[in-house]
Amino acid sequence: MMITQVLDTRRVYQQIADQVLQLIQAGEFAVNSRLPSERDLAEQFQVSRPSVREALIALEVMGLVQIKMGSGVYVCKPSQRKQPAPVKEFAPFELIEARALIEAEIAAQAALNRTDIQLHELEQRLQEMSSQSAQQKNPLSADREFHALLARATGNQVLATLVEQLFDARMGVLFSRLANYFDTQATWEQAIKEHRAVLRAVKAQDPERARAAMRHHMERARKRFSVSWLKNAEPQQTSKSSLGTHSTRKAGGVVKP
Amino acid sequence: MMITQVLDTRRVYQQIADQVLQLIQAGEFAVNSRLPSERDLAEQFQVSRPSVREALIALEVMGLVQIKMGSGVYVCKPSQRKQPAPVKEFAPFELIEARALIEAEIAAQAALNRTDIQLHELEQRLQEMSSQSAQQKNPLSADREFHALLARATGNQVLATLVEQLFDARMGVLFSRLANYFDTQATWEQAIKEHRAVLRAVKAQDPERARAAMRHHMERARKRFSVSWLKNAEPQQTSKSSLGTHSTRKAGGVVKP
DNA sequence: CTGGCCAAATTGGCTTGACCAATTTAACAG
DNA sequence: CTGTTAAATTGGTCAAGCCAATTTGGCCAG
Repeated sequence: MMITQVLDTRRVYQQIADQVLQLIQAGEFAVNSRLPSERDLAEQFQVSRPSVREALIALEVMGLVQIKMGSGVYVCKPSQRKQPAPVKEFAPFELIEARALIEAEIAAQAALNRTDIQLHELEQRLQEMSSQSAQQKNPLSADREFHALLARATGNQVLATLVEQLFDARMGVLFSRLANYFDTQATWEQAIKEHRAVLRAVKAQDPERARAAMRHHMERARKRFSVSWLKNAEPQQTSKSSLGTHSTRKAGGVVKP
Repeated sequence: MMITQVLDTRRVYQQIADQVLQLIQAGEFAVNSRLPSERDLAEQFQVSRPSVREALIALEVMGLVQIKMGSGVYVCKPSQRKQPAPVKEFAPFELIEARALIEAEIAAQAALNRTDIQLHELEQRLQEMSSQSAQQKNPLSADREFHALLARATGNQVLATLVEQLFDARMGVLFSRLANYFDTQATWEQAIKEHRAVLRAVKAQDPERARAAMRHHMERARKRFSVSWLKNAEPQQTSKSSLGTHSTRKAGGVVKP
């Protein structure tokens, strides 16, 4: 290493990653720009290419850069920096309950702060969900967008990020099998109705009603999930509390072909 | 690769990381256990050691494993799995406002769900903050623990994680200069008083009061931050709205020696 | 037999050099 | 000027080796 010449016992890849990170944050490497090739970086930092690669992979895992094979390494837009690695395993019910608590407040705030444009975007997403459902397609993506847009309508980017993060959060091995817990058209139609109720309240700029509608939506979502849970797994105590459902982790192999 | 024999265009390190991840989640690699040496893994997966290293570094960045030089690679306890790299830069005011929104609800839930033991732990943290403040030490760590414990008292691990994450979130280059915005003993004493009010409400199991107390605390925190903001940076419009303060990003170099 | 010390084996950290595959660029023919 | 093709660039992977930190095990002294 050259810059941090002495007194840095950290591993090389961390030092490199840090320096590149700083260069990015300092604007030396603009967003969407391609940073120097691995070989160049290796020479600049006076380290081997594998070390540079390790650093770049670390940055990629952090979501700061995107590596395109044969092309180069590109700096990601801060907005599209994916939440780094969905490592943490959350219990499905806790996840839904956390979303209920947070998104209810978000709905209320969004009702107060939304712009007409944002309202229109929300309506579009709902439309999209509806048409996709009609075509037997899974509207999950539009659903995600709806919630994300709503959070964005609060005007607070942090909340928007959190909502996306919670939506994307893997719920552990368990959930992977239940990925289509929503899959029937009927349940989706129901979910869309609930969304519409939220949207009406947001449109009317009625925070109380928006909060209630979102709470209701989440509560229903929890129940829908609960049903498919029981359908897919062996019999199990139904969680009743509205919070603190510590959920049965380590439910064992819920493999059922 | 052996397991995923065909049709996997992803890079090797990702495949390896995935498989190791699954083995961890499946319990094949117990927590705190040492997983096979890089050389062994390389042979098992029929890949080169650098590839294994890249995978392990990815897992390390994700906070799943801890690599100890000369010793081995160890699986982290889920609880101590660090939130993967707080890369995202948030605007300070948005961060506080998001916390206000979320933690107010958490306080309310905690008031309902707390156990006596948790109450006791909360009191201990407050005590700790108080004594540290008296010794002119920065009680920031105890402060963090208080909020984390409160979130944990809801019984929902997801909320606990979110609170910690928000507390630890970097607020961008800006915040680094204001890191001690709380530093004076006087402001800390005030903050501790606010905490005490929250704790009283939680002790009384009064959700409404707990919510109000937390909201009040956050509002005050925002103001304290605002003050030090104005002190440290050039004059700037004070944000007044209770949400949607889009904050002045890219405030330029706030460098003032 | 116990305890501590030292050397060998183990394990991660890093380098060099090379080759392959995807992509981009530039030259070239039409 | 355009479309094709070949060369240069860039990331992806592998191989073998050496160093440094750690652990292990055996040896010697008490």
